[in-house]
Amino acid sequence: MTQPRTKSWRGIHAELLRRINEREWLPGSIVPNEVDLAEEFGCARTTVNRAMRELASAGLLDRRRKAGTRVALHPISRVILDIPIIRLEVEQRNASWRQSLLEQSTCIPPTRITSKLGLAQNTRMLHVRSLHFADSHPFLYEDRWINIDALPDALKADFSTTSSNEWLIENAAYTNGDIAFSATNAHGEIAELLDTQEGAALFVVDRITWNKQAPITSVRLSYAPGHRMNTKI
Amino acid sequence: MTQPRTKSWRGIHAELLRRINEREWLPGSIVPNEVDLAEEFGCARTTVNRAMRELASAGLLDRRRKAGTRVALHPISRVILDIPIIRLEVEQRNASWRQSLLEQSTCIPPTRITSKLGLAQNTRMLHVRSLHFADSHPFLYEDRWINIDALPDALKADFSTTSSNEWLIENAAYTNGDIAFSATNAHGEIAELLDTQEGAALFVVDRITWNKQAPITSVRLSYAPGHRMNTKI
DNA sequence: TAGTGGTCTAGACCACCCT
DNA sequence: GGGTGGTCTAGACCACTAC
Repeated sequence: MTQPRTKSWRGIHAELLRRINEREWLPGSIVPNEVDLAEEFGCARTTVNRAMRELASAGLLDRRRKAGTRVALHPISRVILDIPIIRLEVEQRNASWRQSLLEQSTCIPPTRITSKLGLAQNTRMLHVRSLHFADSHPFLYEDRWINIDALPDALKADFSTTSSNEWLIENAAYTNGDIAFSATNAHGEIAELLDTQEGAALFVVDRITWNKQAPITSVRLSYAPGHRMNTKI
Repeated sequence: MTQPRTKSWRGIHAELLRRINEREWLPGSIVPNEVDLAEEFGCARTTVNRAMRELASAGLLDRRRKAGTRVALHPISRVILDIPIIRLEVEQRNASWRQSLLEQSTCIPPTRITSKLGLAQNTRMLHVRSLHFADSHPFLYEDRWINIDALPDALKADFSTTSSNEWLIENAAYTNGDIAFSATNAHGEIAELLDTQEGAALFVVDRITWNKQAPITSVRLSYAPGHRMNTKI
């Protein structure tokens, strides 16, 4: 058992976490202020501040100037998901990654795409569809629209060698985005591509990214049946 | 547009972020060390450190002692999901929450449960099943197993008034856990409870929590069809 | 072994906002 | 108004690790 020394911010963090977990400090109750805790632990206020700031950003403490610090009433579990490049995701499963490019063309997308991105309905976009494999099994189906105005270089890219997923991460900066996770039934072409039966439940990730105000791309990833996205709390 | 002053850590954070986003600092390249940046910005090294630490924890920088700081090659998108209490999740959708308790009994769980929790196969556990409603529509089906040895008080709780979800958050500390998201087809009782047809795709969350080494609970939440879990990047 | 980030200190001023 | 957290400073020592 590695025991952080009490005077380090990690040690103080651990001690405060213990008091919260073991209900020594009750949910909703106010906790001593930084100055008092610094005195108790015999360290500088900055050090206590660091420990408490981490706990607050983890959702375990509510801090407000003047009002002081309280133990959060509803300690939200804050889950951190690391979303890697698809190729790495496959390789982390000790499988070899391969991609089959199904389409790379310029056309006008359905209005649900343009409206979500805030583009005019008749905007031409780059449509890229591909199937990713783990070893020889279909892993996921990627259906992507790229905003040509923001990324004219995308027209010159060859997504059969580098996946569009990887190309974008390397060539397109983004400042913010939305992600949604959901489930859907496999139908028609998608069921066929993923080599599964009609109606199978698929785990789906929808992602839209912007660079400041400019929309970059909208993508839907449909994973083969049985896929699980795991993480730790 | 609020412009953080350059000398604050937020200002420096924003400026460094800009240099990364606009490819002024290329992926994989080394960036100036803290002392030099502090001089450039005319501030203390601590302030630069704060800014760079945030960028590193967001996955945009790789920092190593002696080796220096580099722009991350694969800026992993780190998604933060806040998982609230089910009641709050429903209320955030401007719906009224209601729960129907289907089962609250002590019995021996399937081995897939005990083995995941690391308990003996014949361990008796508390089985709680309930259906959560948003307004009058089924919202999700909760199937939970609680470790009685770790939480004897759970036997005395009445989960028809307070949901087991909420009771646990208020009464059971946990130090770590696993979460998995996946998709599955609705079958039999679950389809019926969620008022959907056989085979509908359901978004599923599996969660297991421990307090140190002691398993606390294992739960599966099956959301009604169409559910989306959204977040920002 | 030397350069870099990691952390701690003691003190200071400020922004916020509860009372 | 005044107490609390938020931040910055200048300096120091330490831990890690590439060289």
